[in-house]
Amino acid sequence: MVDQASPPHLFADVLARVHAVCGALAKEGGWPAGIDLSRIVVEPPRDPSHGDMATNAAMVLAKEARTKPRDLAEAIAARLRADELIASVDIAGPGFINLALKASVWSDALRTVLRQGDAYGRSAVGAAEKVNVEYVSANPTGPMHVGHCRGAVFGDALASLLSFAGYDVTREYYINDAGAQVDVLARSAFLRYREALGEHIGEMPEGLYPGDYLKPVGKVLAGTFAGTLRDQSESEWLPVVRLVAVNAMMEMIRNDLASLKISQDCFFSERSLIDGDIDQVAATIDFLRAKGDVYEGRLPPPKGGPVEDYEDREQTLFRATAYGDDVDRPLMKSDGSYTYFASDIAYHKNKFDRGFRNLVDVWGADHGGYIKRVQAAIKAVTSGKATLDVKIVQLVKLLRNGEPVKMSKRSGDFVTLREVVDEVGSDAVRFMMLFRKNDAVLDFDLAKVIEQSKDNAVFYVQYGHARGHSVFRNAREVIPGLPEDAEARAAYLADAAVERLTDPAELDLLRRLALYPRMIEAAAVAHEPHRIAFYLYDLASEFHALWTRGRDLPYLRFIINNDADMTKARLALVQGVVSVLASGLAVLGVHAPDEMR
RNA sequence: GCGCUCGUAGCUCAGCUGGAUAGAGCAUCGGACUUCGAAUCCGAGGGUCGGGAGUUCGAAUCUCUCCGAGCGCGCCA
Repeated sequence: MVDQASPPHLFADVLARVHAVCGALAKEGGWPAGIDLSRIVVEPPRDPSHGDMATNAAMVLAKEARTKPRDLAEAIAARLRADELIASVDIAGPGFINLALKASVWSDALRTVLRQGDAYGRSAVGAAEKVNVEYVSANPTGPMHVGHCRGAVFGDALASLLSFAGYDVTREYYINDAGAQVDVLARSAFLRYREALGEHIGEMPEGLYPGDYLKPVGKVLAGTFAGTLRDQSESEWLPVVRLVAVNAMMEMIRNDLASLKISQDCFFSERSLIDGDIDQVAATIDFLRAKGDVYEGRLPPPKGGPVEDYEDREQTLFRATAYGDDVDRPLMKSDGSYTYFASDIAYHKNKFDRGFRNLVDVWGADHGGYIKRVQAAIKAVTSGKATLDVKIVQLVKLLRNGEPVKMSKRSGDFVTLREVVDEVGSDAVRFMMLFRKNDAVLDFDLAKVIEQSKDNAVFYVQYGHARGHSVFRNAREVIPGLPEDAEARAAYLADAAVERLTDPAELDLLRRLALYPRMIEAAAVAHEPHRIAFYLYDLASEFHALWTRGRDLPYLRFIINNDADMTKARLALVQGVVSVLASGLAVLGVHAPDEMR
């Protein structure tokens, strides 16, 4: 993993060769200078009968080179035929160039998997650039509920993916500890404090947080302050109680996250923006005002129906419309405090000032309408030097055997994240949250995800990994020296006669393994960790298929009793599958078990 | 009314950022256990990619326009 931080992969290699050929042709053929090669792709053809790889080079370049695609394809093909990796070249359709690679390429690809071990699939596309991924950021007013699961898992997996792809990633949590809601929290905790001192408080008043989880906070307050807070005015005790309560809530949230194997690097307090040496929100507003992006003005009334206490007044506005938003946005509330948006601008500016140019925020679906204004603000505040990609995670519909799980609206009675994790386990939650595009709604069936059957994708993939290990266990009869340790085993198998793997099902698997680094890069660039989950599902599927073929065709079994060399070659393939499954599952944060028991 | 997201097989969803005859799983039907774990696999049927127009060698993918669903629309975060 040390000296192989950026192993080139097969597709990148072939693409480089195609680029070289086109570059040479450009020079000789007198194509326009600076012709754009970036649109050339090398990809696996949809139909395997078209060969191992296909490139669109001729079609993409034909216009600029002032040639017919087919003629250009001929010229490119002629040169590619001389390439050491390429067995044959065909031209098809409007100008596709189909490449069949030499068999040795696939054997080498498998050896690469085995030699690189954990590093296989790692990429340098990130070029060690700093990326800030902000996710969860749930209000510190109570335990996390199921609704938070998806964003949490998505953000965490995306961060791991980016890290695996060579970015320098910071996982961040924005603590909303400055708004009105944490004051409500503090008042609720204060009641629990009085209760802990022996007062009878009765039902929690409407508008406060009724959950039992604040009782321990009340006890802590009573233990620390005895009766002293009770005699103070609210303006005195509130900041004290708030701090204790928020810290207690964050402790709870951290524990909830830990149950999903999530830990973040940076917990950033909203309050610290205004409580520090300088008021960063004020500074940011001044900064924008100096640029002419902040002014005093009036807004038209909201369109979504009558707003209760709407009053037409002059207010401090950010000129969001100058940066692509629909209306200008207020920065100050009528009571003189900052709007959430104002803090948020300062917060994102703070990220920029900490050196981040690539920002990713993971938000829930209900925040979709907020994207434009934040992007506008970031444009203004960083002069367009930073980019923010907002990933919206859609709702999760919680089901049990197809029936919706009832969630009472009465607060304090929701389904917590912890309950779900305790019931089905972290692996099931994580995998299923990622087995879908982030912007599509997701059904999560508590009964189905712990089923041990192929209907359950988590199980299916994990079973693939376990099945590979089962093969290793049995193989020791034929190959007694097969090491137990994964790394040692991979090294041991790396010199197997893998060119003996020639069955179509085996070659499919080799091709799939060779695709892994390319998939990782594409998923990282697109910020789409779900691609890994689907890839792993496909890989497991092909592995299960090959396994079963050995039942009808004994010569295809992994373990051949009288042929240690072939057994070793097959085990090398199994090892390749097992390593890649383990690698992909690790990026997703899902355990790769050696057996399923 | 405006904005964002989505619409792909009966159901749940992929579709590698514009590529070739649009793919899986479930369900339905038909097959395979004397096995390295059948906790699995093989096969069949099933599609106007919501409708229409445009962009070009080429569109599920990009643009426009309708239809439908979800979310949001000063001083909540």
